[in-house]
Amino acid sequence: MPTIKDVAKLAGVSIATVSNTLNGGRYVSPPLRSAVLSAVRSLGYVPNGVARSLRRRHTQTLGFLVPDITNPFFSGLVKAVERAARKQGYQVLLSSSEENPELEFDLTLALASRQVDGLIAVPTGDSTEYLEHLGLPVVLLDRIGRSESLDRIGVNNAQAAQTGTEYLLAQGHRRILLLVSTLELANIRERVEGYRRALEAAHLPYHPEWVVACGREANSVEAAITAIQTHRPTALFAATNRLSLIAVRAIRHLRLAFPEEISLLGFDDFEWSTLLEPYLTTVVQPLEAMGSTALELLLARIKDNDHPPQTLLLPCELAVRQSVARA
Amino acid sequence: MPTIKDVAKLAGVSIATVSNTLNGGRYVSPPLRSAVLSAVRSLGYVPNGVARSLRRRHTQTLGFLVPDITNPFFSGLVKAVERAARKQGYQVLLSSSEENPELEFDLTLALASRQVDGLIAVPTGDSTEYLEHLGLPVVLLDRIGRSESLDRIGVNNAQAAQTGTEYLLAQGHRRILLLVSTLELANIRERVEGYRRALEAAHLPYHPEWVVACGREANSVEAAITAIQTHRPTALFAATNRLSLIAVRAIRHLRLAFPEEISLLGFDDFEWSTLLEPYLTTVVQPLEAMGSTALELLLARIKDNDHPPQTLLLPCELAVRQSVARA
DNA sequence: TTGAAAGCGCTAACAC
DNA sequence: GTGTTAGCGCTTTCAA
Repeated sequence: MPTIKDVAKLAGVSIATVSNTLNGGRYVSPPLRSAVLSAVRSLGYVPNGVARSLRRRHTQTLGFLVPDITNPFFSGLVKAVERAARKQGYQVLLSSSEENPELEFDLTLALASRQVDGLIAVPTGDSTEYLEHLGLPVVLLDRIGRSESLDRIGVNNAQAAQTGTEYLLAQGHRRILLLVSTLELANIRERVEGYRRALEAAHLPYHPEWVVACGREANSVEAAITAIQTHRPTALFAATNRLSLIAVRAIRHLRLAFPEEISLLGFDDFEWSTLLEPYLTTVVQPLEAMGSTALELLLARIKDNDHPPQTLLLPCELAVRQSVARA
Repeated sequence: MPTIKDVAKLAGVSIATVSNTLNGGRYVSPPLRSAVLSAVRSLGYVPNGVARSLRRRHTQTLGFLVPDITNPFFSGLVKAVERAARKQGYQVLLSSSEENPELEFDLTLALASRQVDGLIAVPTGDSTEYLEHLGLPVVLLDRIGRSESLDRIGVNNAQAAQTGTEYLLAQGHRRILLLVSTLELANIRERVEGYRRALEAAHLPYHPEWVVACGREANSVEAAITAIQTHRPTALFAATNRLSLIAVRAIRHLRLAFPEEISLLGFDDFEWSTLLEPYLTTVVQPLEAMGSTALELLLARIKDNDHPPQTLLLPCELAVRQSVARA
């Protein structure tokens, strides 16, 4: 690979002139300018970004840590963040922790060592202390835990789940099962809380057994099946996109008429859900806004670290389609 | 952020000793060793990977260029490549070109400038000349075009499509529409060729009009609808996962009994397809093997660039499920 | 067994 | 306007 020296030699100028024509640092006269440019072209010179970063002391790179790149919710977030970052002249370095806290920790260190200028993180769990002492601008996205010292941007989970539940209630449903992955995630606990609040507002009892933990694996459909058989709900509220999948499998396994005998409300929207018929009615999270807002907060923090951390909760919307029938 | 100098000063040793205890370069006596380690801990020192890379002249980083991170086929590939890379001590720098050739080019340059040690690329199209002159080890994955000078690992598309078509034929179908995105992709053309060969082997005529180009956008369902109305097929063969989506929408739009009146065979397997009932019968590509083989070829090329480029074509399998009925 | 110092490729301060 | 040079943080050679 040619270096800036090779270009300078070929163009018959100093390396400073090469650097300046390439970076627009200071005025370079047209003749030298074009000499440099043609030398660059004929050598196929690409500036060494590693050396540049070392010298400039920043990398124009942001780290983005997600739990699972394969989940359409996160890949949608990735797209949103990348687009926003590109617009601001930043690249993003993506790391997928595969929901593994140790791997997450290692990846974070790797990102720090690569000198990313900042980090957007969707942690595997709510334990984010180590992120607070990273000595790096960090914003928490989606799974914002309870850290008060980091910028966070999330969604109003309780509100969203309450709205969803109220919709189900308005359709006449009284026996509503809430399918959750694990109560270990604050996001999920808040969704439970929203569900509870809707019930309470309607003067209906809250049955803890109606909140069924299905685990974090995509293929654990047994818990859902058992719960449906036991509690005979008329509607299912899946608190996560993966859980919509599980719900559908359970409904089919039990050969229930869908949505006539049992309704389904999902959380998180995703393109491939249109394979499902009836089309899934769902609480949709504002992916694009989440990504771009996270980026904004991070850039602001990079520019100036001396302002208090903010927490932004974005609202979700309900997309009414076909999977919820009147009870 | 503390540097190696800070650590050396605090530990009362030279920076060489810090480097050597951290990297195991040469023997360091236990007392100095532990002095260094405790200094590292108390400062929260993380080595500057940028400086390290500049000095070592490699980054232990591989670039991976995909057309769309949001497509489960590619995100599956990403997971496979990342896992394989991690096992070999490499990190991967992911770039998503959003099927945009100019963006692809820019991203590739950015990757080169970041001094990745090698690049795995799934290009947006079949024009890969610029990748050949990048001065960087490159392996082409999935969309391998016709470059003879690069290592390539793909799938036997013609064979796979032929097997799929033969299966449809064996189920008694005679009017089979092949849904494709665009004939611009060699992969797709090969799938068409496999379809043609199966027809030919069965002494059946090949109707070019039965190959319907739906475009690369996910929501262009009109072409499929029109083709179904015009040609009255008993089976659809979707040459791509997105096209399965389109096929399903078209089938529903026309209110055809599925799979009784019209069967569907997909290409590419993906978790979320289980939302579809009947379960999708599909040609499945060996994601894991594709990813790990690509990595192997790339590592071999990085280690020694003096061997002729290889092309590996992996076989696909047919997963028979429920979406194909007997005609 | 350890330290001093050169140098990776670049940018920016300084000199002319 | 342009060239020379110090130095970013690290690894590694050379000296001791």
